[in-house]
Amino acid sequence: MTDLEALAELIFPDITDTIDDLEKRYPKRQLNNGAIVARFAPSPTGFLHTGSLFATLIAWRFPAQTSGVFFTRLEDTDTKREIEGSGEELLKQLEAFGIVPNEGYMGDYEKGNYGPYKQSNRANIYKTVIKDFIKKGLAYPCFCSSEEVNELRKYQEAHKLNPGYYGQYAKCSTLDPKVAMQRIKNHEPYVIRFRSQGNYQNKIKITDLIRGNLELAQNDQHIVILKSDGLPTYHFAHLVDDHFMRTTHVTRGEEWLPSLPIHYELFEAAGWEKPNYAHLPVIMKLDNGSRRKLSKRKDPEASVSYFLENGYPVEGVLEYLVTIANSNFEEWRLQNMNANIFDFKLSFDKMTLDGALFDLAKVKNICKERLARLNKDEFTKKAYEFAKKYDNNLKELIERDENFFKEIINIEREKDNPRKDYETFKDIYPIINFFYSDLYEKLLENELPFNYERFTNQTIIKVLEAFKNDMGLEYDEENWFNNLKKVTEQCGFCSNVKEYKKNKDLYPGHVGDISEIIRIAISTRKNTPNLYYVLKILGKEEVTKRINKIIERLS
RNA sequence: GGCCAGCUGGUGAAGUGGUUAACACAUCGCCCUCUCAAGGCGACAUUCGCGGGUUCGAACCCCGUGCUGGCUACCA
Repeated sequence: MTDLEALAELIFPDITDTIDDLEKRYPKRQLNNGAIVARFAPSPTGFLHTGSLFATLIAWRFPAQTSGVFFTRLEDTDTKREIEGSGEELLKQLEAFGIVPNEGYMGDYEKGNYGPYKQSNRANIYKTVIKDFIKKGLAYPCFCSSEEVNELRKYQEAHKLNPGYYGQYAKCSTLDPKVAMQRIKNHEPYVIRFRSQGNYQNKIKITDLIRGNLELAQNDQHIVILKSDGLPTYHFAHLVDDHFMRTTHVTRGEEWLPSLPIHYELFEAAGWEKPNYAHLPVIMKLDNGSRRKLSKRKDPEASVSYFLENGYPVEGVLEYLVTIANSNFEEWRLQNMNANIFDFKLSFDKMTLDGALFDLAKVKNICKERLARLNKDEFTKKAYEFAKKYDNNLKELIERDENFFKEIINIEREKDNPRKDYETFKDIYPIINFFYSDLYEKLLENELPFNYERFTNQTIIKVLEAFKNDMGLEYDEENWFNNLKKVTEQCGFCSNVKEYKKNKDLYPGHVGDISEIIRIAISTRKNTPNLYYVLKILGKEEVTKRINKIIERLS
């Protein structure tokens, strides 16, 4: 046994697997040519960030477009920052957006043959690879304390040297394995470092699917690959996991771009094929004139729960994210207003390079458009889903009489240019509440917005009486309006607005004023959807009741 | 400080040597209209971070420079 082998045995006496064993246990995936295997690999450090949702969307769609595999992996190697239960929460929120992994960490269980999918349960796999690395001299134990490393950094900074543990400063890299073994036997604490062969002066060519070809300095850092707590660092976990989980495309935030040379060297040292890399732009926010990352602490819209709680339709949010991902999407949408968003094929080369500023106004606009294009059944179903969780008033309304609800929200829906009343499901209740008699009664407690400056109570009563006696609800919309014009004239008002504007003195008001009086009487509001449909839905009897009530109140 | 990336209107952006610098959101007008929501029409970058250069011609090519963001951990 060589010294290095002895060292490896001393450090990992319990590891009996070899790399070959792992290769067999996690064989290459049998997939079609061009199938993409990508993953979402969150750290359980809090609720889902809007930027993570963006990254997930991309990691999810590419496999979906190529009959590949989208899996989740929980990167819980930083035990200090971990927030209990957030892993499960992350998966739930993803599901709320319709994103369900094909395999991987699913919250309370795992699915698939390439697990475990929780890094804390993969310690032995990492150790197997590290044991091999040590035997080959690619990794070594380092006994330097964090104080020593800090001192080194200070010294390097003072002397304008590149900081870090590398080259001549990598003290433990030249330690005789025999000495190392002795120190381990003496229970000295240590970490495992990677022995870099790189030279910072050399450039390596790397390829990013989004950014194209780049040149970066070779890595020369002897990075820590196994922390003193026995868990790997990100870099090493990435190497091992994405190799043995057979990831073909690593999609991640652009903050990883600078460490790409480390990953390249790691893959080359292991002798494994590198995955493709796509470094995604980060979603930004304008703050006092400067850009910064969307921050969960400062920006409510940085947490996807914000959208869920406020009733944004998930397809609207997703669609917005697609517009930032591929700007040619908007053009496509214009041609395909009613198509499913995922009929659009995302591509890496159309992806934006700089971090987009998050534009809530645009999100709202898209949501409004999407909500308008849902048919009444879909709309009701989704509204109810939302209401059950976040809007009791709305929930009660839908449960009370689903068909009545559908009738209301179906006003001028299901046509080429549907009404766009709602940006979010939260908007529904305050817009439609007056349709319900008991809620209408409640609204009556407020002052009614009649135009008392122009019309006396007597005039309003006269108009309401006239309308009550001849509503014209038996006609279609056009003839109903003609009938209303007739009533208008009976009241001495002008049935033509233009005409009225020319001779204001001849009439007390015009047909629009009549409409407003009726509208306020039956809804307590100045603005409602098309009056004809509102009247039709309420029905003659209810309208009569409401009008009588108002007449009584004004008398 | 060093390294990397990015910089086209308020926002997302198209654009790769010759365009009136697309389109969408927002904003502001006007029109339509029984209100609202829409819809229609129009305005909104004399100019592509800035300065030079190459060229008959530059947002696009070259050289400088500035700004913004990221990285520079036993965090991911």
